[in-house]
Amino acid sequence: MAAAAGVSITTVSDALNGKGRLPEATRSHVRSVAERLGYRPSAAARTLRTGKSGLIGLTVTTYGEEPFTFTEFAYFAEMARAATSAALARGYALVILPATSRHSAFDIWSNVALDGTVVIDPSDHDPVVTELMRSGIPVVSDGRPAASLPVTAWVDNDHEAAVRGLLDHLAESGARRIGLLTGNTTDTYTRLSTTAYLQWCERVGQDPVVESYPAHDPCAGAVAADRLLARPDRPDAVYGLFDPNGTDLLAAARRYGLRVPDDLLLVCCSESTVYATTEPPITTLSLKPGRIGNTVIQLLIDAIEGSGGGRPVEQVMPTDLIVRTSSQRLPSRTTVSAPRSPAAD
Amino acid sequence: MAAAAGVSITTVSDALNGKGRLPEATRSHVRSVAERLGYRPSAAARTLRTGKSGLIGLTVTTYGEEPFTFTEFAYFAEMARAATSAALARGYALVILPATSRHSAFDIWSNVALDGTVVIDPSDHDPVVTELMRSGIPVVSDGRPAASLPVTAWVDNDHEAAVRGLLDHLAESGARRIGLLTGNTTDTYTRLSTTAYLQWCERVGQDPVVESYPAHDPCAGAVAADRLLARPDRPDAVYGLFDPNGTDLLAAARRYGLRVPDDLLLVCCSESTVYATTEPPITTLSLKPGRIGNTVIQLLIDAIEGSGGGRPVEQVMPTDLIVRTSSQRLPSRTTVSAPRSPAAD
DNA sequence: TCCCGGTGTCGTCGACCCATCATAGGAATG
DNA sequence: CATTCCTATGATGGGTCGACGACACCGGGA
Repeated sequence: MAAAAGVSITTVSDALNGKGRLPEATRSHVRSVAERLGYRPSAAARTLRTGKSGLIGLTVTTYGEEPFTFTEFAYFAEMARAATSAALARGYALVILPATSRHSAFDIWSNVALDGTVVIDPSDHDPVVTELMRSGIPVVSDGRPAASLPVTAWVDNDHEAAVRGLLDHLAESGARRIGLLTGNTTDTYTRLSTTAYLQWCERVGQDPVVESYPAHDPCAGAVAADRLLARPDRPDAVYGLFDPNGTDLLAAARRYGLRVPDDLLLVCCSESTVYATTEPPITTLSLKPGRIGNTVIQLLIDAIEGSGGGRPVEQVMPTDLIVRTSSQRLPSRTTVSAPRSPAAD
Repeated sequence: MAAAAGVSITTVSDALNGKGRLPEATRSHVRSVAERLGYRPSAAARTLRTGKSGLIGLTVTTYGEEPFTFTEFAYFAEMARAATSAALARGYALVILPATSRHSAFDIWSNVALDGTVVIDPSDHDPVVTELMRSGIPVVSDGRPAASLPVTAWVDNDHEAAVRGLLDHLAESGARRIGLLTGNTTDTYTRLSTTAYLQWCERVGQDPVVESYPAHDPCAGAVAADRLLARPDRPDAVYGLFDPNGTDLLAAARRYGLRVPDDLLLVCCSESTVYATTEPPITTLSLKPGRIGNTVIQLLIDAIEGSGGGRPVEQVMPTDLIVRTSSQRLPSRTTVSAPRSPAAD
């Protein structure tokens, strides 16, 4: 390449990277020769020399057997999409990597040169995260990490505020006894949300009505929904913490002959758009994964490039309650929901 | 590192990689020192020297503004998940890269050292693909590429057979006039499916009833569905080529007071699970994206490692018709729906 | 018994991968 | 001769690979 253009290797490098002080003539000449030859500088060599690969790892904690769940849940999917997009805008690409597992996926981690890593819902003592931080590779977490887990920065929703707001909304719609469908896992999201619920109950003087189940068991949710509505102290409103809870609760309500929203108000936390078209449409709490994904990437790249000195390392983002029919008992002819609902009673 | 263990750099390399001929004592000694120091060989240096990065590019052709759609459609999402998983199993990781766009995303492509690339639904003259192939980097395509687009290998469904089978199924269920909701784009999937439909019509002597619309316009689908059912020669069965067609057609049928499946049989091509719980459940044609994703990766890695000499470069995979209520008019209490393959593929 | 080539095992050397960066060098100019 | 301005030189990053050197042990011939 250098020979073809009749200049030195350095000149080629400088010309292509816009560095050094070269006359425009040389620069464009080198560029045209490179173009003609289809020459591309070796990414590997550049990475070796500069120490920057332009690659960011992305990993999602998984529960089941499959090593990857980043497409299975709408939250992860949208978060990953936004993150990929934001990274691209700043010249980085995302590498999908497996969360730690017993199969020791370490090798694959050390086989790729990363400038930084995004971790979604890290487990409390993720060895990969520890290892990366020890190596000086910044890690930004989506979801508040355990205190024992060192990360460069993290982003999370204000789950407490979200739950409080949503419970207030239900109460305003006339709910007297609000139930909670939650997980029996100890992850931060579940813990914070449940605590916020209990505190809210205490404040307004309501006895908590809680059913919990192993959140990663797809069938257990339906059973727990059923249990909740079968209780003697049956709630007249329910908040489901997980994505499938909406349909599960709707099905359970149908089984018990409860009309939504007349007999039962419903809200669930979900990013899925199907709840806009269920019968009736269900009010959802959106965690705004897109915004989170974008923020996580900005924080991470700032850390990588050392350009975000002043930015906070802990960022709490607001959520968004999308109010639909299922949580509005009052006249509510002001329904701003789907204009085309076939008005089936 | 080499100094700490009291051996040469080469010995460290050999010990850690299990190469060379070293006594077990030396090997384990080096390993323990490396462990203690937390030493990891530089991925960049290894890549530079060996020419292998262990990285595979993944890109999805996009239509809209957003540079990434790999999570938006169930097909892409599942395909990507399976591919990631399969790659991991063989020691590779996937890098998400943008499809070519006017914003010239070339730079990001040449900034990462790839061993190979998976392209989902490549456009007819994708310059990135051409460039990669010219550089000797294997490219495997999901979806039959245009003849002008050179790829190492491709995998696709047998769309013609799928359409024939599904039309036969509808006819067996009593359909007299089957309509088609299709796209007016020229991509291979649409073209093959539409042609197969027309040929089938000719064979059985039915006049084609076709409505087409720009498939990437989310609203146009509903309108086209409406148009189809408003025609004077209204079909008594419809096949929708795209994922949202099922709900669109269902909604349209409701507006016209058509009962499904009594007045209208419905099938659509989709990977979405929501069609199992619609009212009524809708028969879907699954393209088995998981199986495709896995196959694509196997072919690609075989090409990279030069180990798949005998394997065909063009692989056509069967589809799966998941029969549900919407396409069974007769007594049909004998629901013979697909025996629920545990998605092992 | 002594010396020497033969055989084999371990471990090290040096080249190499290919850009990038700091600095030295050379030409043109004042 | 000093100053600019441009370009070449050489070191550098950190492994990997082919080839060679060091060393121990063996048996055979002198």
